Amino acid sequence: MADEPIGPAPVGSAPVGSAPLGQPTVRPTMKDVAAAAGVGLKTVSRVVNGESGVREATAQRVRAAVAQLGFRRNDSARLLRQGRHTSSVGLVLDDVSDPFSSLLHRAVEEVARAHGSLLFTGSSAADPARERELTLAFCARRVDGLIVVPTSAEHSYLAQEMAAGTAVVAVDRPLPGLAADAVLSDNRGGSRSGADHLLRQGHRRIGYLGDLPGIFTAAERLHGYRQAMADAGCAVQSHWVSMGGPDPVGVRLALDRMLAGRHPVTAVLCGNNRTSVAVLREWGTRAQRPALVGFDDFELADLLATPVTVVAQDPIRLGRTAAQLLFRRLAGERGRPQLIELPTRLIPRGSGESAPAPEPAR
Amino acid sequence: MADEPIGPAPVGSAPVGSAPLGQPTVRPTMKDVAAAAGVGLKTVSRVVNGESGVREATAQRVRAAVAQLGFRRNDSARLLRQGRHTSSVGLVLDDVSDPFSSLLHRAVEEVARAHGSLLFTGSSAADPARERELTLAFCARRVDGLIVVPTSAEHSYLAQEMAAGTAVVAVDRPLPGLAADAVLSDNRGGSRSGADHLLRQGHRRIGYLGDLPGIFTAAERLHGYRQAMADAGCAVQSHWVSMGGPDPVGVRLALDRMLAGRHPVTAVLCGNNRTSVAVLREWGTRAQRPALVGFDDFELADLLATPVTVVAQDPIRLGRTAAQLLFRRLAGERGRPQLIELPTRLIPRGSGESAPAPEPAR
DNA sequence: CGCCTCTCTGACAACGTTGCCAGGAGTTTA
DNA sequence: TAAACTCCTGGCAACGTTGTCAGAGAGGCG
Repeated sequence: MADEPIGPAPVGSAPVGSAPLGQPTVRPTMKDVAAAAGVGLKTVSRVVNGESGVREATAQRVRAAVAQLGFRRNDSARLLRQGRHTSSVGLVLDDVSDPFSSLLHRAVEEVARAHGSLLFTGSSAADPARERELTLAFCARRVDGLIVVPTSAEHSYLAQEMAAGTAVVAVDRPLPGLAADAVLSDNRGGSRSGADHLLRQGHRRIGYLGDLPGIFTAAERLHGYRQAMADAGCAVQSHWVSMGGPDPVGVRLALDRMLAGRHPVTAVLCGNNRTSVAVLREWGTRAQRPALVGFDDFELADLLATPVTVVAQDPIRLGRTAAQLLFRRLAGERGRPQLIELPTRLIPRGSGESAPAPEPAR
Repeated sequence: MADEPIGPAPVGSAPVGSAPLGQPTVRPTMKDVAAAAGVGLKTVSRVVNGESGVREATAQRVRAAVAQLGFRRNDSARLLRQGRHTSSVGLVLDDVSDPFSSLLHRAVEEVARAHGSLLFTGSSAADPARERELTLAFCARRVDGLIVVPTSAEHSYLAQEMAAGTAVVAVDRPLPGLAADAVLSDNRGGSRSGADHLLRQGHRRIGYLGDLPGIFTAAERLHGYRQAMADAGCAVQSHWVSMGGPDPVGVRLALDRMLAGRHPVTAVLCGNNRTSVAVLREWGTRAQRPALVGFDDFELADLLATPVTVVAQDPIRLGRTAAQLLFRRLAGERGRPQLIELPTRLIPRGSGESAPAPEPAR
């Protein structure tokens, strides 16, 4: 009782200079500001929030104290007190560093900003557990709404959040079984238009290199390819289709299979841009270079040795549309869940415009 | 009261049917859970937080009520109550959709995740006002720390936040005048090595296309270029240097100037990858194609018609290092602010390995 | 001078959670 | 049998803010 305690001085009434570097002094609260300005707590609140009904002289004193103490309103406390609205939304992406995701991210950010909302973003890394963890962390912070690029798993846990009043919009992939809005690309139609483009150049043996079939977009795009081939009367041989994702080794082996034998494919359609790039790298090592159309545009596709023909999605528009939809819901718009499908666009650049080589003489 | 409700059972005690879609029923609180489980509020808290000292049978009842009501702990309230630690950090980038930024973002995200922290991210769009707004929004949410890619403006407002205990780490650019850690690339050295590379190929008239000189990295890289040229005894003519940023029109005009006259440049060094790309696009429209070395790597640089030689930074490592530094500070590490400079790496790919064309006969 | 209105201000409760403490039931020890 | 101890449980205050309400003056009006 008589001895002075050893160790850091107590926070709060700490003697001056006790702030070594990093986490010293405690943040001043409105109470501190009130004391410094010689006014009541509520008056500080009023000034800080720009409410009317405070005499200018008083307000000045408060503002001076705010500036002097470096006061910043604690939004957690504010939001807790106010209840409902937290002016924040969450965004769950596959991977924030993926170009598709990051463009979508930026678009959502702009819309959120325009609505005065803070945006929380995270990467699920295509891992359902991680997606869930992120989503629930956002919900624990009481975001007003969520925009999710769903992984391939169950999403029943989202139902509870939705029931609790969190608006949810799915983007790029739907949330089957949940009454959530969804904004998707026209994956089937886009894939189909890519295949049609190759068919129009005279190709008949067209391979398809897609992503893992559990992924919604991969399945849809495969479907579009098959439809186009069927409508053109081209039977698809089983080794023409590979759904192994963009792994370079897998792509190499798949190309080996497609290009072997007496009826090698003369063109390939790629289900996503990473696969397109993997095929391009293979081009560098092979004599046989099938024509190529890729799904999903990518930067510099036009500056490559052979510029790449793509079926372009519009990630910015996807993100913007999803965010606008979310904010309309948050503004109170009721009604059945919407499904919005955005068009794709074929951009011919060269890699898909070559005719098939003539049949080799037997 | 007489009619049976249609649809899902009510959450909380809200009247059935008051939930059209979106923001209906209130979230249940621990109080609701306690009532449902027939226990005290504090017992719910204990169970939810996995504290010991609750009989298993009681805990089960609580867990059942939690599941049935869809309770999620309100982290805002929790953090408010607990004071200090919010287990969250903020990241302010130029633009989340920029490849450099988004890779850095992902790296920071991984470190934050490993430390159990939530990450808030936003784009300043290189606008000081917007950076400030974002930063203060993060501080209002009481992030434990901030990682900032600073814009070119004053940052005195950060001093107050730092004094209040928010740890700050600058990345990519320093925060002059603030006692904050910083993680930078070796911009001068990298730029210098790029220029040296061109000098070794025999180039003597080397142009420099940089970013706006107000940007720290742009100034540093220009300095590296000038040093290399000076050390090689090459006087830099004023029209060889253009600090207009990556705007395509500006790049075209700058190239016009550099390539005109009797002593056109035979090579250019680009201060960032967007400028490199702009130069590449110019290549497509010109007969004169100076050799090119770009600062900052970019995807597919190796697959272009002429693969591009670059001085590569490592955005992932920048982000990871900055985040690790931040979390060390949050863990209590004291000591003077550190300045960490990460090396760059020259990657020769072709565009910078051609010798200058012989002097044209007069 | 009394009454009313108007302006400005502050006290108080509450948001949902957790830390501290106390109390009751059951068991062991003196 | 009382005391001491353990185990489990709940009450209460407090985090920092805002909404509600009431009170203190000042000024106007009959």
